[in-house]
Amino acid sequence: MTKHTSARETPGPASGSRVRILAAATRIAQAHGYGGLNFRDLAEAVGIKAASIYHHFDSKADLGAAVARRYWQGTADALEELLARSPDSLSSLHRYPELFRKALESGNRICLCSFMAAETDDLPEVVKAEVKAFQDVNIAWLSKVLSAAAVVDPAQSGQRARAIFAAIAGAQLVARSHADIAVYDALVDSYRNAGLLPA
Amino acid sequence: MTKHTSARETPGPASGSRVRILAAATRIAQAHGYGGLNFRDLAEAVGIKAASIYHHFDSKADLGAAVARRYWQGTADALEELLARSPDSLSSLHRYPELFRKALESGNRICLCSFMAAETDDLPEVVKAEVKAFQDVNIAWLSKVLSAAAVVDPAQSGQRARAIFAAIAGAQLVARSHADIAVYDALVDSYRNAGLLPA
DNA sequence: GTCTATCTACCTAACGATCGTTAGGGTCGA
DNA sequence: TCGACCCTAACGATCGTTAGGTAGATAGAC
Repeated sequence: MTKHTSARETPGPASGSRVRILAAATRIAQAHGYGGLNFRDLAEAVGIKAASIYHHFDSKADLGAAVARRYWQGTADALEELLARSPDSLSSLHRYPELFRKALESGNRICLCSFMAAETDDLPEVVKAEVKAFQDVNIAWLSKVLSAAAVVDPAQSGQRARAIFAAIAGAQLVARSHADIAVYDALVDSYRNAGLLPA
Repeated sequence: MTKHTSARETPGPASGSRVRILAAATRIAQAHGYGGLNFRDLAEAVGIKAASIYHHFDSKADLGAAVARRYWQGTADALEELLARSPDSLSSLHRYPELFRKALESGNRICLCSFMAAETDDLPEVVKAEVKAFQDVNIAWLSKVLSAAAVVDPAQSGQRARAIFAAIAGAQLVARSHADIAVYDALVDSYRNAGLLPA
């Protein structure tokens, strides 16, 4: 059994086209942001024409929200799987940075929602809500795992979770600007040496 | 004596208009990025017409580079001043997060170069160079201060400097998406509690 | 079995808005 | 008179979006 498909919440056909559009849009938005995502380039990446996207999504805002929703749902699944596959909480926490490393591995991209967080002012409300959901998923997971691993006092696990999330996002950003994944690894190491992440 | 004006490196008139354009462009780019910065909105903010900007800058790339250059020079000046005004290295390090807090105070903006770092793929080469200079300025200052304050082993001060810089950038990003400056303060506190920043 | 109606998934073509940019002209102080 | 400074007007490109049409699969009626 591989990753289960999350229930769709938006109307529309369940064809593979929709998923292919979402996947391509995700990759583009991870490199160019919501503002840098345009229908013509996206359509070309999928192998269709720009107007055809409207058969699957009502508008760019609708597409953006669907992309961000699929993104945090995929992350939620990956976090669950990480927890299930790890021998204990501490080792799953240790592997948390790997999830964000993947974006950098894939063409020096960053987390979709980090980019979108920067674009907050220009984001439709529906998209902003999904970006927030992504943060909530990450912080809730980190908070739970930090408590379980007894890394910090349970009363402070929420704050520490936020700090780890923010620091990882920043590391990704800096590493991207250097186009060097080694910078990311070094930053994660530094976080461990400094005590932000358990060694 | 207030802040000295850094020597300009680009040709053009030395009028106040140029500075006013740069200041307005900085504010816009801190909220909407390089891609979200456009000549018509910028001109309106300054009180002139879009075409008039070309009397001061050759192109958008030239403008963007000038904006980023002015930004890191201003930061370099502020860091120098911070060091001069502080009783010791440790207290100037303690006040470092205040510099990045200012952007959030000013209309929930973020560091210009954090936004631009996300936009790396769509940035002209001249702009990218100035963004890198901003990082270098910050990391060099932090590294120097960390060594002087004996917070970390001098051999590791560069790495720790990078980690602090990245973490602060991430905190700013997360705080902005919440449109809540208290989130930033809480994150900085967490960094101190965790040991990333000296308590 | 075949005709017909419907639906999915895509297309071409174009709309109005907005983008960076340019040409060319006016105004005013040195 | 000349250059600094700003203007109007427009260029071609690109943006999200819409109208309207076509090929193929499907399903129900006869």
